[in-house]
Amino acid sequence: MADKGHKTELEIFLGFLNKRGKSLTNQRKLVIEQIFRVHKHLEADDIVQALRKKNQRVARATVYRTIKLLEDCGLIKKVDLGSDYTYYEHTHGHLHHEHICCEQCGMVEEFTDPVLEERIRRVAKDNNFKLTDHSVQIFGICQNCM
Amino acid sequence: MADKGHKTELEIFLGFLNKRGKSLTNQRKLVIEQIFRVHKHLEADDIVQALRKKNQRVARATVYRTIKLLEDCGLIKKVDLGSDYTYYEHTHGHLHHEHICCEQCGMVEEFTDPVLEERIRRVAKDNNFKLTDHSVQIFGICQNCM
DNA sequence: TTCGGTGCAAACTCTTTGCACGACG
DNA sequence: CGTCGTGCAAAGAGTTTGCACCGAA
Repeated sequence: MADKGHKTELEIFLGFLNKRGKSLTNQRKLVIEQIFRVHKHLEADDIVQALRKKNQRVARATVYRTIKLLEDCGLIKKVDLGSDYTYYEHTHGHLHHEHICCEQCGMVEEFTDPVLEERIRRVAKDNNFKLTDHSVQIFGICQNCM
Repeated sequence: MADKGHKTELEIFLGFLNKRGKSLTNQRKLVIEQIFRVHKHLEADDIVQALRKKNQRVARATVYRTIKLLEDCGLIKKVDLGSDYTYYEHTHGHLHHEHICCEQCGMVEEFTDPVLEERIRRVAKDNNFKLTDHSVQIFGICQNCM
């Protein structure tokens, strides 16, 4: 019980699937493993490609279906970084964070900032909103590119 | 000259087109008028539909092409509000602002917050980024929906 | 046997592009 | 004329769905 909140992604996913009367198939396992192996913002097709490279063929459709399940159980989240693709990032085990993106090289860093968060809570309150989520993107040119 | 900076969108667009050796056709005029008539986040297809209702038929492709021009000259900007569509909003004559969205009814309000802006400048600096742009989205439940 | 799950291909949605025609200097 | 712009339809890109087969309880 001391381990509450320390479940692995796989365990969480398994619990979620069980609750829905679904099972952790090999394909789903491959997809989730691939997603959580790489700590990076990823696009649906990246997963298909990465798995294909290892000769672990999972149908495109299955990847999409699994992604949807992972979204449903809150393990991953869509992020928009101005690009034209739909990116995902893992949420489990990671504090809420924002993104700072280099418009030149495309590099994305994550950061957290308590002051920013507090201010956002404040704005929500001032607007009579019950805050559920927020996101901040900063765009600029990184040190390397300057 | 006292009017510098008070040009209408149409004038700005016209200037932009001239600079590129392009002209303000009737279709382009219809599209830009439609876009700036409604102060609301809009999607490409909304424009096609709205014009069609007034029997002002402009081909879908032309709308897309005009939108691209308007983006190029900075009159409109893509915004991502978590939806699956590509929305645009006008930037001319509007201060930079952020969005606070109700996840229940989809209502979107705009706000500005100097403290937030200042903090973002600070974060960029701390990360050695030359700041070029930023965006903040707050999601929650609005007063009406509660 | 019964379902859920998978793979494949077709369908769908939004957007872009190729092409021929039309407008305008 | 020569070019730019338009409309149309086809092509693309990413994602979803219908359907037949497969596989575990």
